[in-house]
Amino acid sequence: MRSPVTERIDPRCARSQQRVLAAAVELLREEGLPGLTFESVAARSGVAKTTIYRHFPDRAAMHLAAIDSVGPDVEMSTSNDVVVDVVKFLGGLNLTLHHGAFGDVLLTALDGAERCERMDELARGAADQRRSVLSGRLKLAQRDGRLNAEADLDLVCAQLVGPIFYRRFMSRQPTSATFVAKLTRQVLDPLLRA
Amino acid sequence: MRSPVTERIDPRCARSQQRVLAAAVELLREEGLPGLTFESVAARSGVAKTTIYRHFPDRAAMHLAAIDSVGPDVEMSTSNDVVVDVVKFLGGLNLTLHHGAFGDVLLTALDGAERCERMDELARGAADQRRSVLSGRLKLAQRDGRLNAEADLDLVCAQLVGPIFYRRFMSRQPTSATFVAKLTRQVLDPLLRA
DNA sequence: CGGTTCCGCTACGGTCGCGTAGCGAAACCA
DNA sequence: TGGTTTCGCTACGCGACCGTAGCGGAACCG
Repeated sequence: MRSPVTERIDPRCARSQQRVLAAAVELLREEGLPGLTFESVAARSGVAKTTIYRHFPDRAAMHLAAIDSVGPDVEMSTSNDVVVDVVKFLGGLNLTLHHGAFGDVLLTALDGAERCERMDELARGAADQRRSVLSGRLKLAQRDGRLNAEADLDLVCAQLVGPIFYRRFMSRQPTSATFVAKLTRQVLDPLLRA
Repeated sequence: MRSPVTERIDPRCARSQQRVLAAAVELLREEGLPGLTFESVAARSGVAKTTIYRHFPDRAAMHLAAIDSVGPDVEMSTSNDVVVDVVKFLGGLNLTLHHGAFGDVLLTALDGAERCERMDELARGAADQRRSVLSGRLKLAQRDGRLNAEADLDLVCAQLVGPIFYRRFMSRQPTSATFVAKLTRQVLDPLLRA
């Protein structure tokens, strides 16, 4: 029985888990969800199948953990200028979606969320968190009197973040830093004061 | 050899194809891409496996055809009021994404597009078409002098369509007709003249 | 209406992926 | 350091899925 206090972790366990998740992410990038099988992950990671079964009850759990392992942490700066902060925030999001594993496997997660309760929670949670960070910065600007206090922040967030996702996944267009900047000003300018 | 002129189609062929595509869509909705196999489609549709192989060389082709079969036709009205037309357009898109098969299987297509050339073309084409319809209506408004002629239509389209997709697939929030209307006015108002 | 073509079905062998049993070894505990 | 726990591996049976061969019959052609 694992001690609930010291929370000690068997080093073998951690090592295997890392290898498994890394392999799972690779496979998801290369072949999508159908390519994520216990067999393929075992072969790719060098970890035995039974070990993987000990860690993950089924493929959904493995998928979930793999997605969770590449979830980027969202950061928000708080300078004097809201616009600058938002541009930086959206620019970071844009880069994250276009380079690196997260953007490559996100659709497998969202598709999974259509049919899997747990994956749905994960997706919702991640989106909520990102939106609340952005929303928090906008609220701050409202308190400073810089942003119109009547602005519907839920709408504004969707206006800012939506197009970035849209261009990456739906229209599949490249999105430059210039676009991000123009978008931000287009959305925020009508709401700015002073 | 099928006559290239009369383009006659064997009724058996058409019937089977319809059944197969319907079953494929059902399976995609229920189980996602991993659930779309020749075996499962054959069982569900009642059409023999070999027949399916005659129509589709591999699963990707079958997937592609299934997606294509539920692609909605985009319509745009041209009343005197751009805003009304755009609200109607976005409202229709919103309904399409939230009810019916298209919204349920779109993510499997977009995920497939990440790894499949043909699916990528299909996805891009569909998005381009939708955007060009919307863009066309906005251009008309520009010619009428109702919309600012310097507006970047590519940006405006992303601002209008992006949030709808974002809320359906990323943040997974319900989206009301009120939201659509507010969004449209928020985006277009600063660009309107007279 | 007789000949030809193409469609659709049954049947089959081969491969892949699933999930488990049983054993050696590493990590913890006193 | 000796005993216990838990991890990780090899090996295996089972079912699902793949892809094809061969035949009967429906749809076209003259």
